[in-house]
Amino acid sequence: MEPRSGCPINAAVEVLGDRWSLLVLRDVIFGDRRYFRALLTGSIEGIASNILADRLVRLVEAGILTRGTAMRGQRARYSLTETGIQTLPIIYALGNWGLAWRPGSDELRSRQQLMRDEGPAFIEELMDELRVRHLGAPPKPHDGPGPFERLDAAYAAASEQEHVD
Amino acid sequence: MEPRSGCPINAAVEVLGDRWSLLVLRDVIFGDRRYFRALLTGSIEGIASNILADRLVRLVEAGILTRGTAMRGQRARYSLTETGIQTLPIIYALGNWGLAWRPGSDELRSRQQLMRDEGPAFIEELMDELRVRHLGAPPKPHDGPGPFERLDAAYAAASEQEHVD
DNA sequence: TATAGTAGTTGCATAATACAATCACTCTTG
DNA sequence: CAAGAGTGATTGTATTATGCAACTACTATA
Repeated sequence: MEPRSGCPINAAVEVLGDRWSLLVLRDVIFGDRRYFRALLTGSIEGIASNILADRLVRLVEAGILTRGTAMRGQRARYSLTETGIQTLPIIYALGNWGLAWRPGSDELRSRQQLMRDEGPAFIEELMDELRVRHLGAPPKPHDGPGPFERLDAAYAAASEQEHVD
Repeated sequence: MEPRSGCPINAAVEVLGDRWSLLVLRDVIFGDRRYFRALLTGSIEGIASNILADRLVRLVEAGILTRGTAMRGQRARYSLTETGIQTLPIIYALGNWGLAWRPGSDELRSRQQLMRDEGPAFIEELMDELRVRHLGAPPKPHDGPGPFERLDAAYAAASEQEHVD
C-alpha cells in the first residue's frame, strides 16, 4: 500500500505492527498450525474468522506466507517463506521482553524461558527445523530430541507443575 | 486493560503492537527526541498530535517511559525506563528484518546496516549509553566515538553518497 | 503587553477492527 | 445421489482507532 517512510523499522511495523499478525505467525511457527481452521480454533486469544482471513491475505501479499493451491471450499495449507522464517528473531525478542517485564501464566512462559536459556544457537536450530517443515529442506539429524520437541517438553513439564499445587 | 492471554509474546504485542508505539520509541532512542514537539515535528512518518499524546500516555502507563513533572502547557521531558531500554532488541530485530526483506531509502538503511555489521555487542553498548542518557548512569569511557556517534556518522556518510550521484 | 512557543485537548469524519451469523464449496457416508 | 460435516471464507453491524484541524492553557521572551 503506502510506505510512510524508507526506514526499515517502519517497513517492518507496517507489515507486522498490529494486534494479530505476529500472533498468527507464532501459532504457525510454534503450534505448527497450517490450516485456517487450526489457526482459528487454536488461537488462545480468540481471533475472529474475518480478521484471520484478512491477516492471512496480508501475510501472503507481504511474502511471509504462501498459500497452497486450493479452490474455494477446499483446505488450503499455509507455509512460511524464508522471509517468514526470518521473523523468528522478532518474535523471540518480543517474547523475551514480555517474559522479563510483563506478568503471564507459567505454562505459557516456560517455552520462552527455555529459548532464553538456550541462547541464540537455539533460534538458528528452530529456523533450520522450520526450513525442513515449510520449505522442504532436507532434515538435519539431531542427537536427541529436536528443538520443537524440547519446547513442547518444557511446556508439558510446566503444565504438570501447575496441576500439582 | 485486558490481557487476552498469559503468553509473553501476546503481552508484548498488546503494548507495542500498533502502527506508532515502536516508531515513537525509535525516535526517542535513536533520535534522542525527549519532548512532545520534538517527537511531533521530527517524525518522518508524520504522526498526529492526538495520536502522539495517546501513545505517550500508554507508554508511560506500560512502564516504558517516564514523564518528568510538568504542569499543563509546560515542557515535559520523557525518559526511557530500564523496561523501555530493553525494547531495543525488539526494534533491532524489526529493523534487521526490514533491512533484509523490504525496500527502503539508502540513508535510512545505513544505521541498521551498521548495527547489523557490528553485531550483538553493539546493542549492549547502545543500551549502556541509553542508561547514561535516560537513567543517569555514570558514563562509560570509550576509546573513540560512542555508539550513537558512530550511527550518526554512518547516516551522514550515506546521505553524502546520495547527494553525489 | 504582545508574540511566539510548548503541551496538549476537543470535535468531527473516515478507516480499521471485533463479533456473530451466514455462505459456497468439497468430501465423506449411507 | 442426497445428507451431513468440514473448510475457508463473506456479510452485517457495532465498536474502536486514526487523521486532520482548530482550540486551550500555560510559559518564556521581547
